Amino acid sequence: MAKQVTIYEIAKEAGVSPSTAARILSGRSQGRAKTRAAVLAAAKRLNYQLNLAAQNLSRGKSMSIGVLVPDIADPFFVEILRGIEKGLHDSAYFPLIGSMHWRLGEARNALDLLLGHRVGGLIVATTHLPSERLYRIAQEIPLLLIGEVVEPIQNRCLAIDNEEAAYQATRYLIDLGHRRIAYISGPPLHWHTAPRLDGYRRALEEAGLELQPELVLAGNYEESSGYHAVKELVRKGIPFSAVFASNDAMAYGARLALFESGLAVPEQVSLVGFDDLPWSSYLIPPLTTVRQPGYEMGLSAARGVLQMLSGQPFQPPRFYGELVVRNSSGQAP
Amino acid sequence: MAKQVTIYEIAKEAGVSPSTAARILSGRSQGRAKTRAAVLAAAKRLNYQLNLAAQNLSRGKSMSIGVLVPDIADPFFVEILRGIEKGLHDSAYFPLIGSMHWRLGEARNALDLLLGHRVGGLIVATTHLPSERLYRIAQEIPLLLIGEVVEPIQNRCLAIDNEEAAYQATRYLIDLGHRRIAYISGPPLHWHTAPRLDGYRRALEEAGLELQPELVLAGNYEESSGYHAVKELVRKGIPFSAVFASNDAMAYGARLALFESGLAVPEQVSLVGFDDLPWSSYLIPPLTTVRQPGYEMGLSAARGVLQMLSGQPFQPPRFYGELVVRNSSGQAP
DNA sequence: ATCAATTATGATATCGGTGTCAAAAAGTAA
DNA sequence: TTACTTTTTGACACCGATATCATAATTGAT
Repeated sequence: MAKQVTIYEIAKEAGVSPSTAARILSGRSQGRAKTRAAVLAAAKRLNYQLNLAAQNLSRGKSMSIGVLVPDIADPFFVEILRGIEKGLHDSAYFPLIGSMHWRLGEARNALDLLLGHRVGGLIVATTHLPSERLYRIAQEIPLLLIGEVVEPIQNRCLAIDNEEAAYQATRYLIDLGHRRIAYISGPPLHWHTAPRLDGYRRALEEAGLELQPELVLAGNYEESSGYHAVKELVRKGIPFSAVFASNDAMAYGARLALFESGLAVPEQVSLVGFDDLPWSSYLIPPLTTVRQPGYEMGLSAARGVLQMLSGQPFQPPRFYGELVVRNSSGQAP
Repeated sequence: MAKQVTIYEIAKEAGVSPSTAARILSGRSQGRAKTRAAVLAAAKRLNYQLNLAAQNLSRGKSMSIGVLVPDIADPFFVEILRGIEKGLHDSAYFPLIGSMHWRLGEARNALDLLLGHRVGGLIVATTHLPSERLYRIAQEIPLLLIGEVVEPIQNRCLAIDNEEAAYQATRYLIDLGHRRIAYISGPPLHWHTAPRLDGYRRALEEAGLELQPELVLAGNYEESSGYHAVKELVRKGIPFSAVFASNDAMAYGARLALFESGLAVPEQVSLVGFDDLPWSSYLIPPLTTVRQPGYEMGLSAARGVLQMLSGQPFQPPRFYGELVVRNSSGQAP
C-alpha cells in the first residue's frame, strides 16, 4: 500500500501553498491560470486522490444522504432505492446505503454507521426503529420516513394507507362476485401485515360476508409461502374462487401452486397481489395488484431531503395505493 | 443542527483525559471499572456519536469495502450484493455501495468516491472501467472483479464462461430435437452479449445447423424487448420451436408474448433463459435457465477481499454457469 | 512491606484537508 | 504614475479522533 499523496505534496510539487492547492482542487476558487495549471498538473502527475475523511472532518459534514433499508435485496426497497438514486442524481449528494442486516461489532449498527458518517440527511425505509430515536434525529438533520407512519413525526412520512388499499382490492374482488376469497397474510411481526388484513376484513364485513378463518393463510412475504398456502388450501379441499396475496412475491408462489393444481387463472380462480413489482405485468397472466409507488416515494424523499437541506420547508405529498387491474382477475365463476 | 458532542466533552464530563475516553469508547482497552463506567455514562448522558471522518482520518483507513455496480436495481447485481452483504456480515467491514449511475460534480465519479473514502478493499462488478486503472488500483488495495475477466488482473476475477454456458444451453435444446431456435440477444455494447451469442452460434455449427439471421433478435436485457422480439417473430410468421433468451428478464417478456400468441410452453415452444433470477422458478411454467452463481460470486468476493486484507493470498475459485432444467423446455414438437 | 511486573492514564503530535485573515499581486481609474 | 479596488496567495489554527510514549496506579510475589 503506497503512501497516500497529500495536498502538501501537490503544493510542494506545484510550488504553491497547501491552501492554494486545496482551493483549486476542490474548485472553490479558480486561481490564476498559471497556478491553476501547475496544481492540476502536479495532481495528475502524482496521482492525487482526495481524502474524504479529512475533507469531511474539516468541513464538519459529508455530502451524503443516508438511506436505511431493512434489506437491500427486497424488490420493493430496490424500487425505492431507484427513486432515491434518481432524485439525488443531479445533486452533489450521494446515497450512503445502510442495511439493517449489517451488524458491525458491539452496539454499532447500520444507523449509527450512517450517523457516524455525519450524513447530511437521512431517508429511512420502514425499519423497526424506536420512534423516540427517529424523533431526536429529525431534530438534528433532515429525515424522511418511507413506508411507515410514525407518530411523533407524521409530517416526515411518505406512505400509502395499507388498510385502505387492501380494502379496495378486496372490495374489487367482491364486486366481481367472489364470495370465498382466500387471503395470504404477511408475517405477524411485520408492521403492515395488520393493516392489510384489516382492510380485507373491513371489505368483507361491509359486504355482509363473514370472515372464514380457514381462508386466511399465514405467509411470510416470500414466494414459497404463497405457494404452500394455496397448496394447502387445495389439499384440504377448501373451496375458494379468489386469492388475495398481501404481496406480489407470494402471489407468484400462489400462481405456481394454482398452475400445478390445474386451476385456471382467472377462469377458475382470480388472483390479486400487492406491490406491483416490475415483473408482475409479465406474470402469466399479468397480475392484478395494488401498486405501491415505491419509485415515486423514493424520488420524492430524495428531493424532499435536498429541499430541507437547502433550508426550504418540505411537506410530503400524499401517496396512494392504486389497484392495477390486469388479467389475473375476473368475474367469479 | 446542535453542535456535535466530541470525545473531549465526554472526557471532561467523565473527569478523564480524552485518550482514556477514546480508548474505552472504541473498545481498544477496557479501562478500570470505575473509569469505564464514568466514560460510558458520560457518553450516554451527552448522547455521544462517534465521528467516523475523524476516526478514519486518524487511523488512515476506513473499515469499509467499496462495491461498485453498474446499477443497483438490476436483479443480477442485487444477487451479488446479497452475497457480499453475507460475506461481510461477520466482519468489522461494511459495504460502501457505489453505482455507476451516480455522477457527482466534475470528474468525481463513483469510483473516485469510494477511493476517496479510503475503502479497505474493492469489489467491482462488471463496469466498463479502463483495465489500466483497475490494474493500478489492484496494486494498492485488495480488488476483486465480478462478472468480467480483465486481462492484466485475470487472477482477481470471478466469472463464468459465458460462451460455454450459452453453448450448453443451446446444445441442450438441439439435443431435444429443436432445429429452429430463436435467440434474443443483449445490447451490442454490453460486454457479455458477444460471448453468449458466440456460444449459441458454436452449438449450432457443431450440430451442423446453419445460423438463421431471422432467428437472431436484438434485445436490450429488459423484459419488454423479449416481449417484442417474440411478437415480431410471430407477426412475421417465422417458424420456431424454441426461444433462448440471453437473460431471464427477456425470457419473462418472451413468455408473455408466447402466451398472448396462444403458443403453449413447452408443448409448442420451449423457452430457456439465462441468469436464474429468484423469480424464475415461479414462472409459469418454471423457467429452464442457465444459473449464474451471483450470490456465490458475491460471497466469495467478499471473503476473498477480507482474506487479502488479513494478508493471506486469495485465489478465486472457478465458477460455472449451470443449466437448470425446469418445465419451460421439452422435446421438440 | 518492598520491589518488580503489569496495566491504566494523560500529554501531545498527528492524520489531510479547510476556513480565516492578513499580505501580496493584479487590475482599474484618475 | 499614484491611489484604490479586487483578486489571489500563504501562514496557521482547527476539525475529532488516535497512537505513542512517559508517568502513575495497581497487582502480585516475595
